[in-house]
Amino acid sequence: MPDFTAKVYKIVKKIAKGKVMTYKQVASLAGNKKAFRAVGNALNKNKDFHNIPCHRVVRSDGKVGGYAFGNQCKRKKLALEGVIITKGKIDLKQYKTA
DNA sequence: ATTATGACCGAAG
DNA sequence: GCTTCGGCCATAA
Repeated sequence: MPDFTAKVYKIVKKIAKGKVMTYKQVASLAGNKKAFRAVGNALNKNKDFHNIPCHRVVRSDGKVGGYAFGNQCKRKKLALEGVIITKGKIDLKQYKTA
């Protein structure tokens, strides 16, 4: 798989339970802070989704963002891990991984 | 090489 | 607050 995608997976795998990371952050850690779009693209068509907590990746605004299995499924998983979503948004100050 | 796509971001209306 | 637009990037065809 492409190098960039591999980096993205590696980073997303490191996100702790009950925590989230923005696409922007992941892109930055992957080497290109402007590739946040490519990050979402990679996670969308990724085949290792059962090996990666891709539901812990959210938008910079705090919105959940998208999900291959459905937006509601993503929120559900986050809720089960302790992430409370208010008005469809996440409190990044509290859950965002530094 | 060029075009089209997408789980985005930021600014503007 | 929400919608629209332009810009950005990696991937696939």
